[in-house]
Amino acid sequence: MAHFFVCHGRDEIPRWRMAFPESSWVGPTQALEQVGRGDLAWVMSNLDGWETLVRDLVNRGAVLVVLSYTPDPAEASLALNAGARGYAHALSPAVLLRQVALVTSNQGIWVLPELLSSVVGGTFKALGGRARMHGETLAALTERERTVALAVAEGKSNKVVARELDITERTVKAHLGAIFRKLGIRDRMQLVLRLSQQEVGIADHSH
Amino acid sequence: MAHFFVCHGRDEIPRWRMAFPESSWVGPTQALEQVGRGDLAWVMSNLDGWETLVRDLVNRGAVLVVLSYTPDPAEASLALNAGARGYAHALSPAVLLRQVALVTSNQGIWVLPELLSSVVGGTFKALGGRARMHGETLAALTERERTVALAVAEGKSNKVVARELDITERTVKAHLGAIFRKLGIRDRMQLVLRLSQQEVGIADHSH
DNA sequence: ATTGATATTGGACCGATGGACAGGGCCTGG
DNA sequence: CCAGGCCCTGTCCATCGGTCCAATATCAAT
Repeated sequence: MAHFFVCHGRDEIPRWRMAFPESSWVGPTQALEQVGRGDLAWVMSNLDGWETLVRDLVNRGAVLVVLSYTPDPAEASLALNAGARGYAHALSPAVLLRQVALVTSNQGIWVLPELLSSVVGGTFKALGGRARMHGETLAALTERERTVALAVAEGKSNKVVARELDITERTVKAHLGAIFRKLGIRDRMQLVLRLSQQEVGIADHSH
Repeated sequence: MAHFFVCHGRDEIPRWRMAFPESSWVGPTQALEQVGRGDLAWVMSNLDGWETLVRDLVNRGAVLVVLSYTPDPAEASLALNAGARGYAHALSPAVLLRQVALVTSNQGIWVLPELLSSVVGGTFKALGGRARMHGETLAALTERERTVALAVAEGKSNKVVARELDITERTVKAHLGAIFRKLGIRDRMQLVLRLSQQEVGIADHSH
């Protein structure tokens, strides 16, 4: 995973290099050529068309962080809506930049703490607090059954699960039987789909 | 920095302990007594009044992550608005939980990739969106194999797929064999996991 | 003490699954 | 023309998965 700082030539900031000695420094055009899947790109918000650039790089699978000399909530929203995973001050200390890299490269979102409330709060009223159901997908299962269900849902075979839990394969089947019955499903496939939150055509089942 | 899992007594999930062996297990009332500044608290969304609990704990300086059996965007909104820094599936694998802990304890926000788009804005689907993921793994397959793979990944049996595509069950098996070989997986379970989620240890395989 | 839920195991049965081996036709690039 | 990819089909077979028939032991509640 390579690091790219995308900015005007004049804007190279020493502490960036301090934070990531291995990183590359490129302009917008080189960025489009060099940045690829899994790379981490830091894009300055003083570039013309930085939003488009961010979208493009995000679309090709890069992790994007937008850096700004003048952070503000509106710009943060633009950055996040463009697909960026982070928004920070361009002059953040090296240690903070590393923290941002850590967070964003682990599926996290990082925005300046001061801006957090406005960014997060703003996007929420659009959703509207609707009813969320307390589906008892797994809640209806016993402890043991949950354990088995989870193991199976990771793709493990009955035999493997049996070894792991130090029980007989036969017992695993018994638990699975109970699981299927309680959840109203037929096989482990449905279980996986259920646990990965896909809506599965629920079987009618008449027993 | 201590770890606390706040849930019903019945809901203790083995992989939580697997992820954080040192963590404590408490009910809502004990949580209010024991959780303090800098602690990381995981709160189940099936608790009565979890939102209030989250607000209280956040106010005293704790880092909060909400876990749900049935994640959905609306609930994610509630969680983040209550001050939580993370929102994940209660049955997330241990490695993912550690990732969430890493991100949230570093000022980051962590939300289920699938929900990211609805939480943050419009364009986040470019990242964790299902379409992209699919395109990635399915790119190596032929048209027909893709069709079969998707059908199987919906939980359909070979027989059903055969009927739908108007081919022999044998042919479905043949396609599946090619799919498994190309993707380096062993069975349909791995296929479902590959197509429906991200993590999951995939077998290496050398072809 | 009886009942109920939970966890465990046994055997047997049979359909579903996946691999091995072996073909058929079709089409495209060399 | 031929090699190679794609799509289709066949048989054989070992294994896996799910369900039916059980049974035993623990533990909590009635």
